[in-house]
Amino acid sequence: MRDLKSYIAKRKSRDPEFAKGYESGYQEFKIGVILKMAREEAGLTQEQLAEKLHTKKTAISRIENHAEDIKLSTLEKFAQALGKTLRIEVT
Amino acid sequence: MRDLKSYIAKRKSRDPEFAKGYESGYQEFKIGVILKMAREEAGLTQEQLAEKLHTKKTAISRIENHAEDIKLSTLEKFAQALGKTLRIEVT
DNA sequence: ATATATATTAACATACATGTTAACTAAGTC
DNA sequence: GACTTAGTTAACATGTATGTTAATATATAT
Repeated sequence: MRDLKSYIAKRKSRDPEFAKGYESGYQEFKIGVILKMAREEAGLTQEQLAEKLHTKKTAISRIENHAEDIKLSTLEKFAQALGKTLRIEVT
Repeated sequence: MRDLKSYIAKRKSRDPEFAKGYESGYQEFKIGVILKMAREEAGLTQEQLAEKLHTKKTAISRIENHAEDIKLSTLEKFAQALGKTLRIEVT
């Protein structure tokens, strides 16, 4: 998986629910995809990230795939554990 | 209250808890402040905003002042009701 | 093909964000 | 003074994100 678009295209084809949600523009889906990419970019497995966050790999998988929503604090911790910065703007 | 800095300065002086939280850099505090400013910028009372979000003014007040955390979806709805755009970046 | 590592999903428990009501303060109007 | 409007806070109810375990799937090797 190299970039967002190709991943989305690939996943849409085999996951009708994902395609539906994504196309309706729900933030939640995109966040999961973005976080998954960020993790892979950081070269971490779900289990390695889970350890840093003092949680389990299943929680990571859920966030990356199924989660309908996410808390800001979780997003922040997730980003920090990956050595990334979370930016929020209301413009 | 004209800008973020003056509001924070003012509030810090009479609210030790707020000052502590803000200076320790917790996102949650900033988000409340930002949302409050965004609402006032939009010229809405808490009650008016609450109606748009199908909730109560007390919920708005809590988010702007006390809330320890917030869901991404809530942030998104809040911003949209104010005619603003929510941007999230992980960089 | 069979191991091994990695990821996904379902189910249930727990923590906590949000919904809601009621009581209260502060400030402005009369 | 009483009256309204805006905002705050506490308390409890409810919904849902997250914690956690177990089972299953899917890679990736050897």
